[in-house]
Amino acid sequence: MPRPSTNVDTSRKILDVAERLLQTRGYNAFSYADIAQSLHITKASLHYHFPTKAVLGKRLIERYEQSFLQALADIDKSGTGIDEKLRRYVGLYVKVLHNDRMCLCGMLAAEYATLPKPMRVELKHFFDENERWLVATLEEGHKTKKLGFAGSAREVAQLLIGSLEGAMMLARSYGDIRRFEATSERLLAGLGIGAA
Amino acid sequence: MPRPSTNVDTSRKILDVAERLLQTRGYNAFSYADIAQSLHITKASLHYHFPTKAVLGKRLIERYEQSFLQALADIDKSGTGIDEKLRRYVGLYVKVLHNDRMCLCGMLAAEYATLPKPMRVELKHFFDENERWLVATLEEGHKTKKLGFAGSAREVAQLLIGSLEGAMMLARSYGDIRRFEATSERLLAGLGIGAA
DNA sequence: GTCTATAGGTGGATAGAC
DNA sequence: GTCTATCCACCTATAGAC
Repeated sequence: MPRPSTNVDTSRKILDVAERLLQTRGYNAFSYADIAQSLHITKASLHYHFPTKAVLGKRLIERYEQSFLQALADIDKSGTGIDEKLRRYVGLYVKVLHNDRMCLCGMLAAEYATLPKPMRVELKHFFDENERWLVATLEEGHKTKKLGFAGSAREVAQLLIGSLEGAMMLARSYGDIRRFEATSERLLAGLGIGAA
Repeated sequence: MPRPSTNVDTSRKILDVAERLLQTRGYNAFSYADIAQSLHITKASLHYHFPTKAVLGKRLIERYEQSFLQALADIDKSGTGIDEKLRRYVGLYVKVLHNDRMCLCGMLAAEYATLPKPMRVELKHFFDENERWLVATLEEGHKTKKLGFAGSAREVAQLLIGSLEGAMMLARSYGDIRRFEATSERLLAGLGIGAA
């Protein structure tokens, strides 16, 4: 049986460690040395799996987006009501905070001006797809009178994404997840969704 | 006439350049070399004015807070209505975006985990004072029936700060100030404040 | 695939002349 | 106050042996 040309298990471990470092410290504040130390391998080995840090960064965004979109698809498949879908959407952010992390893409948005172009492109793609799901969900809720909001679903979606990312950043600085929950509940209440 | 022991003008220029770099690239993505090049002086000279980067960073937050609180005091002195006060508050953020920058403290909030403790303390102080002004303004508006919101003014204030910082980050990534304006108008509308 | 060794650059910071 | 010169730690990345 042919085996893959690279050890996918090691590549995955590298991505896992790098993801944690990126979400806790930011792209400009972690190094190959940090990853190497954590995995007890050398920096040179890392370059075999990911030739440059920019490639590693791009791969991290792709994987994060894939996992996030899968979670959104799972929410859709669950077939629950619109209000429950949005509560689960917010729950995805809460889970990240409970892991003592910031959203990977929210972190990168702050560092945007310093990122290599391939990462910028991938980053916008994440937010665009995130927005797409929200718009579809919001529009469905609006048509079926389950949600109440004025104006375009797109604007509401952008408000939600920005507000949740910002609330996350502040909550993390204060080490206070409740702060995030209070804000997110208030945002949902603004759409006519009561507490769970 | 006695002169100050250090050239305050040079110190101010250093702070100005460092502030721009911090607001555009982040604390971990600018160096003394960057400042030195921009001012045509050497790195060694910078260390005379600000012995360490941590000291420089703390000073930047202090100065930014001072200027921000002055702007809030000016809004209070203007004696306009609550709705106009909040529109001017949002206007402070818009002005930063028009300068192609991120809020200095929003940027640092993302990098929080990597900051030296004195900077962390100063950073929280900024957000606490920011919140204090908002709470006072919101409560006055609530008492006089100019604003409509349920629950604690503190929670509303925290929602506003987090949401505006997050919207700013996203708007900057997309190079789209209108995106920020749409979100902020929507936030104000949620308090019962119509368009200007 | 992982290692040793190293290149070539940049980081913040200091000593000491002027 | 500003300079030259320098230190040492760290960075990303590569060459080449195993």
